[in-house]
Amino acid sequence: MEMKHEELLKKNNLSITKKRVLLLSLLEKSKGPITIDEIKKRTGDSMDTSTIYRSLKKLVDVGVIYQTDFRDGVSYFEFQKEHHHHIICTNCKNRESVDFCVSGSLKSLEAKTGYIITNHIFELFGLCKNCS
Amino acid sequence: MEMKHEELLKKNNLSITKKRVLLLSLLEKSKGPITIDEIKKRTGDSMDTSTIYRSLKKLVDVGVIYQTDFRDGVSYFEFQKEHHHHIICTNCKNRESVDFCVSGSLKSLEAKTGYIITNHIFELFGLCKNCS
DNA sequence: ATTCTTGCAAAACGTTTGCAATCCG
DNA sequence: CGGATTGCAAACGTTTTGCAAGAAT
Repeated sequence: MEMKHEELLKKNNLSITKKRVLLLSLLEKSKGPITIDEIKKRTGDSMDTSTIYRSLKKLVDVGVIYQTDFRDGVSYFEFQKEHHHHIICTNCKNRESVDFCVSGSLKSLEAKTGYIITNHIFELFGLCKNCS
Repeated sequence: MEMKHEELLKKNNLSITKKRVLLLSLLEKSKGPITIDEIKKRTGDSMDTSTIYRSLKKLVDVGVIYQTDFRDGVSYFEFQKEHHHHIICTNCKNRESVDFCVSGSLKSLEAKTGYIITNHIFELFGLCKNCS
């Protein structure tokens, strides 16, 4: 359990610290993308905001954590387990997971663009059943 | 020319004001997504920042303008002509258009999710030829 | 005439930074 | 030990807001 996260850090050349292990396990437990504020709360305020930002930045860079944006002015973070995206109701702000992804097209996009694609944002916006 | 933008506003139940017409034509002329600051400059500082924000919000809501986020702390706005997305180099911040889109899958996603999909964000991140 | 938009200034908010103390390897 | 990480507090920059004046329908 704990070991997994330490190995994850090691594998990505990141120092293993108690705070980072806490951060990772907290994110893995989370049912969906969460904000910095929520993360802070779930650590029982044992981590400083700036530490959370700094650690997350590194984790996002190596692809362990998925960072996204629901257009509400805050960043959301999510452990990369099974990769997926979201659909957000622009009216009631309800949010659901979507098991669709563009990953099948990434190889050909790499060929076309000459980029090595390491990450992507994909979020859908619309009106849910109740709001439409 | 001008007419087009006024009709666009009317069609979406937005008041037709000189500022909004200016904003739309400026965005249509732009070759890529631009920031609020850049927009302000291109109006010759004739529009207040808050007005730009407020107008863009409405235009984004009705889908006339595409708002996106390149992870650099600022919002980017783009006129919705030929719909497309971007690939951003996380190292040198270079940005290119990509003519790939998920739009072909949207209908089936609507069926699956029960949402009416009005908008989406899709951005690719990676390393460009020079940086990889 | 009434509603919606605008500019101004100030505030709010999320995020970043410098620095000294602390932890990791 | 030496380099990386952390907490604190302060700074930063973008975005939002209240309000009075002005424009749109």
